[in-house]
Amino acid sequence: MEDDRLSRVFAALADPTRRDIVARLSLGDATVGQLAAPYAVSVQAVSKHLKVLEDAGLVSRSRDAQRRPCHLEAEVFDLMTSWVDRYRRQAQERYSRLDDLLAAMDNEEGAAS
Amino acid sequence: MEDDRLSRVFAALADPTRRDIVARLSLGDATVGQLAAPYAVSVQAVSKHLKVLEDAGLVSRSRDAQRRPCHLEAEVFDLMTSWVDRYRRQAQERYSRLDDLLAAMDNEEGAAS
DNA sequence: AGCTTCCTCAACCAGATGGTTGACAACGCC
DNA sequence: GGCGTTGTCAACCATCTGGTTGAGGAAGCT
Repeated sequence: MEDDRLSRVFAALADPTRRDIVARLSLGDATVGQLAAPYAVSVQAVSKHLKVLEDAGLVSRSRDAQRRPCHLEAEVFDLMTSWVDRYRRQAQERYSRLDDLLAAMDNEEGAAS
Repeated sequence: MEDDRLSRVFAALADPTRRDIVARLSLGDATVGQLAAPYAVSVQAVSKHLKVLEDAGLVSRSRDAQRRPCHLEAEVFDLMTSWVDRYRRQAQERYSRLDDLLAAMDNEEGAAS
C-alpha cells in the first residue's frame, strides 16, 4: 500500500547514519565505498543502510563496472511533506476556529456588560 | 542532541497506527480510551504508542480526573520539514547546476559546428 | 589465468519494538 | 467504604534492527 511506503520512508530517515548518507548524496552521487569511508562501521553495514534507503525509494543504484553509484531520489520527500502538511494545516485550522470562538465569546460578553 | 530528537520524531511516525493517532489528534484532543476504541489492539498497546509520541514531543498529556487528554504538538513537524527542505533544496541546486553545464556544452557544440 | 578491488549475501548476536496478560493506582459514583 | 472506569506499570514473548564476521560474485589489471 501507499501506507507501507510512507512507513518505510519515515523508518529509513529515523536512523542518523542514514540521514547523514542522504545529506551526502544531496551533494552528488557516490559509490558505496565512498559513502562508507567516514564511518567507523563496516562496508557491509553501510550496504545494508543503502538497501533500506533503496527499499524506501529514497536512493537508486546503477552499475559502473564493480562500482554501484548511489543517487538520491529527492522527489520521495514530497510523500512525507504532503502528509505532514495535511495534518499541520488541519491542526492550525482547528486553532483558528478556537480563536474565532474565543473572540465571539469576548464579543458577547462585551455586549452583555 | 537535536539529532536524537529528529530520530525519535521520524521513528514515531514510521508506525501506521501512530500516524493514524496523529491524524485523529489533528482534529482535536482525545483521551486514551477514545483513541484506542477504533483499533483491535489493547488499550495498553495504544498507551505505549502515546508514550512514544510523547517522548518524540509530538503529543502532550494533561490530567482530567482519571482521564488523560492527549494534545497534538504540531510545531514539532517543523523540525522534520526544515531538515527535509534543506536537502531537497541542495539536490535541486545540484540539478540546476547540471542543467547549466549541459546548456554550456550545447552552446559550445553549437559554436564549434 | 591469477590477483585485487568493490560490493552483496548468509549466519549470527545483542538490543529495541510492538504486542500480550495481569496487577494496581487514581478518581468519580453510589 | 465499596465498585466501576480510566489508564499505567511490569513481565513476558516474537519479531525486527543494526551491527559483526566469513564467503563469494563481478569486473578491471598485469
